[in-house]
Amino acid sequence: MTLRHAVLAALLDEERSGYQLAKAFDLGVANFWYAKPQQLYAELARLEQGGLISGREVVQDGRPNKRMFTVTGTGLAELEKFTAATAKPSVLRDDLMVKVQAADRVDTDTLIAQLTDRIGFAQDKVDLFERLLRTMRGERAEAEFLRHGRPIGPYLTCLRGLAFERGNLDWCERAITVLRDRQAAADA
Amino acid sequence: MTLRHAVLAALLDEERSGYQLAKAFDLGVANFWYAKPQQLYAELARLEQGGLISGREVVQDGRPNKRMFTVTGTGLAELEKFTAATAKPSVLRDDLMVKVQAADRVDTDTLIAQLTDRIGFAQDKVDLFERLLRTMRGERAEAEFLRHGRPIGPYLTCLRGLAFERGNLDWCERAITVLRDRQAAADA
DNA sequence: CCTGACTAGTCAGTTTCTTGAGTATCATGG
DNA sequence: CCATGATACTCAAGAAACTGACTAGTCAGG
Repeated sequence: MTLRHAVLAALLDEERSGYQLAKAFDLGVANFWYAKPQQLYAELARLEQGGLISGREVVQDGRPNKRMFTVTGTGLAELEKFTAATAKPSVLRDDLMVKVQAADRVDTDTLIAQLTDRIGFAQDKVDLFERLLRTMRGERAEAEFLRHGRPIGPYLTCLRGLAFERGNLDWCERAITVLRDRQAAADA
Repeated sequence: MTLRHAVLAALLDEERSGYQLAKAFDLGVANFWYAKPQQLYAELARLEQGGLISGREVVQDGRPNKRMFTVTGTGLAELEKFTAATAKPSVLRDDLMVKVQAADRVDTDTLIAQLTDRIGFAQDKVDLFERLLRTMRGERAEAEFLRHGRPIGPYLTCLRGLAFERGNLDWCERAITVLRDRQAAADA
């Protein structure tokens, strides 16, 4: 039941529509949680029913109407409760790790191709997160922003996302080097 | 359907029982995938039915009998196919990230307490992974092992696990520092 | 002697997540 | 002028994961 709280957290800063949330929780962007649009719309419906968020219809011309949501007092209380509860620590769960785990018995070139793909993806995310951080802190230096800037929550989670993708990048590069070296040694 | 392949990958090096796998895929240990025992036993049954692994009964005295599993040729072929298929990139999905995302509106001390808990957990995993790596490479220096040691797959995934937990550790420490500084600034 | 932990699993039920398709309108590019 | 692609969602079905309880024997500690 964390999607619930992830949605609440995402709506804290400002009113957002389901569609906007769907963009923010997208695979290519997600910096603190990931979910499909269908999940989000379902969750928004449940949250509204429970009174944790409230929605208002915005009539637009030139495009479909939308519903904008804000967190209610009850919703904020729920988030506070969630924050106080002990979190189960997250673990890595990554297809690529499974493939590398099998490195000894699986075709090396195939594996290197996968690692190379991942480098591309990780690099894109690194770039994205760096842009995002710059946008958030604006003119200020990072130390300045960290001390007084707002909102600080999204900035901190974005920092984690950045470090994570850099970690992926470094690891993929290292793994490729190792696999190539071994391949060369085996061929010799 | 990656649990399937994670199990195959875990059985590659040596024959293992469901119970051993359950230990290996445990929250406190998992270095490349996480799953509950019930999931594993169910998956093992399916894999055996499909002929991807084969099990043999081992009669023990003093403790319950167990079934040891090994990957068949069909199983290895399936892993090979999986390796060649494009993997969906993993994203972070962590309760703690959600809590930090809400940092601006949620009690700071509560949040710091959560971050501190996580530091403890992450430190334990860092220690565990470092021990594991030492065990795997034995007497050899790391560069030596990376070039010729076997199995290399588990070593590489363990390296990723280690870097990930170090990342958690650093981020939690940084977040705590930032939150405390801001708290001090706000009180002044 | 009893409790709790370890080995080695199984069963049932629910929640959560993913897949895939569908609706409808408007703006943009070739 | 026609095809994308963006905006803004909805519905249904299936796969994967999680929760919680239960069996049953062994061994060590208090």
